[in-house]
Amino acid sequence: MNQQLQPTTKIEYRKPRSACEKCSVRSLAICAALDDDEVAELERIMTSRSLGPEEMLVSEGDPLNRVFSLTSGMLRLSVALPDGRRQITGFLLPGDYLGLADEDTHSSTAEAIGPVELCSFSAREIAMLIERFPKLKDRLHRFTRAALRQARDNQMILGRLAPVEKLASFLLGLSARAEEHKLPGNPLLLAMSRTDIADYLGLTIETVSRSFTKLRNNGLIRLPDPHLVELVNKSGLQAIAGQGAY
Amino acid sequence: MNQQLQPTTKIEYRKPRSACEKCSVRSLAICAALDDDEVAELERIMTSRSLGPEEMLVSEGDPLNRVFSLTSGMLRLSVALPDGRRQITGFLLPGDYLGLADEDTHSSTAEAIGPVELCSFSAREIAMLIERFPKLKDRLHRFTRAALRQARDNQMILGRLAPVEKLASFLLGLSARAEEHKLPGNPLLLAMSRTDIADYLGLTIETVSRSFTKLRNNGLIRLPDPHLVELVNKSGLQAIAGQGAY
DNA sequence: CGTCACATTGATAATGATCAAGTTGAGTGG
DNA sequence: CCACTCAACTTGATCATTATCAATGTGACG
Repeated sequence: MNQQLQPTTKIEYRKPRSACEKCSVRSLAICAALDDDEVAELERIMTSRSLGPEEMLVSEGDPLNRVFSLTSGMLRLSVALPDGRRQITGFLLPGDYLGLADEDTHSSTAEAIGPVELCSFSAREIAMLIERFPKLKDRLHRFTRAALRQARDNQMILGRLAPVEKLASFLLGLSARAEEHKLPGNPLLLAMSRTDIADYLGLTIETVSRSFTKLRNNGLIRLPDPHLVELVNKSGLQAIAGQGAY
Repeated sequence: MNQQLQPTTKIEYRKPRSACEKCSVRSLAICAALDDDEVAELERIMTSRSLGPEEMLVSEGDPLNRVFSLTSGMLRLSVALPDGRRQITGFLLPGDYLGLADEDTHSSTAEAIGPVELCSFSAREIAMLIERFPKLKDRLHRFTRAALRQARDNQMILGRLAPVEKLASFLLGLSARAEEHKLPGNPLLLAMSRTDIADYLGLTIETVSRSFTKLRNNGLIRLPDPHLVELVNKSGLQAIAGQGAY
């Protein structure tokens, strides 16, 4: 009965041939388009990289030499005006890809929020691999379409929602996305600062803070500490965010 | 010397085999990916369609049965909240494609601004053609990436610019895009209403109107009539829009 | 010429930004 | 272990900006 006594030719506890096979975002990231044999090809051109908190990965306007797939932690994408005003255009979660929008230069700055692990690829080499594996190309384009839909949702949030509505929408969106990425979505951990949230929602930190307080006072969320939000009343939040109740 | 006397077997004034070949956006639209023989395939599955002013083409949430390529006129893309607030996420010009972001439903409402001519395709049929012609797929994805970059620029505009800055940015952007699409970019014809501009920039019509007045009083634009703008001082506009002078 | 929609302009009000304290908690050194 | 410091967040008071409300223009069309 003991399986370990069976012939060794039979694969029982197959050892992963690669780090990719046991990667926590194997089923989420672009590599999910490839089977284990094919992913070995991807791994040959991949290098791992770590970033410390607040470390910059790429800067707006940099030539598109490398692209990245996030495996752990969170990145913020932002663009800045000459006078220092900043707009955060998105937060990347594990499994997300950096470089979707770009043609030959990076269109946003990418910085780590907390410690980050990622896979790094030469843009040239991955372009070649994309041509070899149409499934990979299709997956990247699916990612790009999703990013476009998200960016358009953000336009509504930025242009037409009041501060509390913006915040409710942000919390619901991040929670949903966290769950899609196999991270806890309800007590929701906010890795980013109030300043980041403000620059994402087009507000000041004070207004963000006051909006948190309003949501808490209305019993919609709990805030055990500033970086942990419990979404107590999701449908109430959705109503405020302008999603539900059509 | 008279060319008309030459043998008729020789092609001189080659008659276009298709309407596509003489189309004014032949070199701009998705069909630019295909040569004249290949575009005939596209034409076989294409139907023409006209829209009158303010006519709705698709509504948010509609199943993605058909996709479109704009040949003449302008479309606005918008999303709406239950209470009627509206955000315009983009304006489509001749050569632009409708359906880039969408997976199985339309994510925005599309309406004609003035008279519109477009090519209409079954989403299923064009998907098949896209698989047959990789060049076509690549072009669509290039379009999608460009739309993503534009949507992210819009996030900065909506989140961080003051009203005059928004308007300056809008005018410069539309002018540049008009020129890319072989339309006059400097006296610039604004097909859309002040309401549309307001819903694009996240403002009210009054604020849009006052911002026009400010730009005019500063000598940056002339406004022979409300729908015709002359960009008198482009670099001045760029400075206001937060683009130039880094 | 009258009507109507759209745009502009003006007056007022509300919202969110700015300015200014406090509060909290993590990290440091006495 | 307990002040001290510092950064991040919250809260409060005031101010500026933009939305709202209200006329007033203006041009297209009947």
